[in-house]
Amino acid sequence: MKIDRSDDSGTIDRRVARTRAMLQDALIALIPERGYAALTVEDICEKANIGRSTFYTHYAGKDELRTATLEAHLRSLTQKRPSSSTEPGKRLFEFSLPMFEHAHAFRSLHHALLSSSGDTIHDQLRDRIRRAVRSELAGNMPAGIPLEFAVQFVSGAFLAVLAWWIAEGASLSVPQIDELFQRMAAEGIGFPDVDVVDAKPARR
Amino acid sequence: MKIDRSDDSGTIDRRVARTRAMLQDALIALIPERGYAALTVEDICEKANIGRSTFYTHYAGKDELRTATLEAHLRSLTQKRPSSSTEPGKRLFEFSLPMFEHAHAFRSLHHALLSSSGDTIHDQLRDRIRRAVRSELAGNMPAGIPLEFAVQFVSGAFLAVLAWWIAEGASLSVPQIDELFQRMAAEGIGFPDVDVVDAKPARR
DNA sequence: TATCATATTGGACAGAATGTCCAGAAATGC
DNA sequence: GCATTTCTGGACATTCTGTCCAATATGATA
Repeated sequence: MKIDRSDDSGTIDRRVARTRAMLQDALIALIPERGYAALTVEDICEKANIGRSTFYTHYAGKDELRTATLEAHLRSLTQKRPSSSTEPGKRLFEFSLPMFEHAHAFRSLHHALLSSSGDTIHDQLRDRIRRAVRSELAGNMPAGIPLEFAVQFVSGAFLAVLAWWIAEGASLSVPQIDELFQRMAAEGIGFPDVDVVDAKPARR
Repeated sequence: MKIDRSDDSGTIDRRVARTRAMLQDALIALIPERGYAALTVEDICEKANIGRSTFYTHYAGKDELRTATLEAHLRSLTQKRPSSSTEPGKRLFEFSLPMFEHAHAFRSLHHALLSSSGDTIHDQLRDRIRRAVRSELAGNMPAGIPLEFAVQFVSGAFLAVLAWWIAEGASLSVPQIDELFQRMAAEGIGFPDVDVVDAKPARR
């Protein structure tokens, strides 16, 4: 899979293209080794064989390089959407399969990008939520759904909902938001007009 | 609601308690203003009226203070679990309501803790996922579920699942993980033995 | 209250990393 | 080939970190 690195329309000089590619590749190579946070601009430049002063003529800092690099990778996802083999109507979401595929293809990169270093605020919260979910789910899972999968699914959904609810000023009341969450976790989206494969009858 | 700040059993000296409380309060006060990442140890000490050298006799660094502060707040959640008013059997998860309540009570803190600064790797990914989910969900939502709620729920679940799947070495194949995700998003957990209020018949 | 133990303080210090600047060297586009 | 642009490496000021110390202040205890 080719990565489209065209940042602006007028980036033609081979030297710029080469420099940016070297830096982005160096970043990608370095992240799995030592984690993003631990990297310094000098580390990246050394790996890329680029002068440190050159770095700053292209990116304002480490974060901007990361943004550009990630953007270049994700661009390929957004572009190719031929909605290939799956017949419409059978699937709820179209985005997930290409995303899973991309993540699998660039496994080590995604691993490095997504792996929580464990020392974030989110990580700390996430851990607690996960424990709570796991203890409630353990023991009685529907057949065919791995426990840990469900734990991740539910805790991820919960945290996202919680963050959104708080950020939006908590316009919904506590019982309201809780009921919504409970309902969605139990029933899912459940589009009226979508035939969900044939998993429904399996639920006895 | 009182916050339990007892870190170890033998922390009795009022000076220690006072210093740590000042530092934790300063952190909490500062995070909403400028965001956690932008804070320096000196900022926190200045706000708390604590000497910077004193800081290091209590915490190894900014992150340790954050961990302790968050831990102190979350402790109150784990402790009180009288599983109060709700009859058992009607709800899937017991953890969510207390958590929503705590988040609402400490709204500004949670807002500061959860609000993504927007400059994280996760944030960048999250944004893209959200857009994809939103565009697929918009227009045909079941009655009673706000679109944005569903967007947050699904995208949060997806990202958590994706991160877990990659971190675990992708033992499930791409079609397997995708089918699991699709099924869970569509149907939810759907415990066989749980009476989900009365929302099911509402799905025509 | 007197005394001891412990905590806090401010300042100094070295080290790491950032971001800026410049003049010379090298490569590119035309 | 020549003008233009980019790369380079070194120097520089700045910020933040983490450690150390002697002087001082405060809580614990009898």
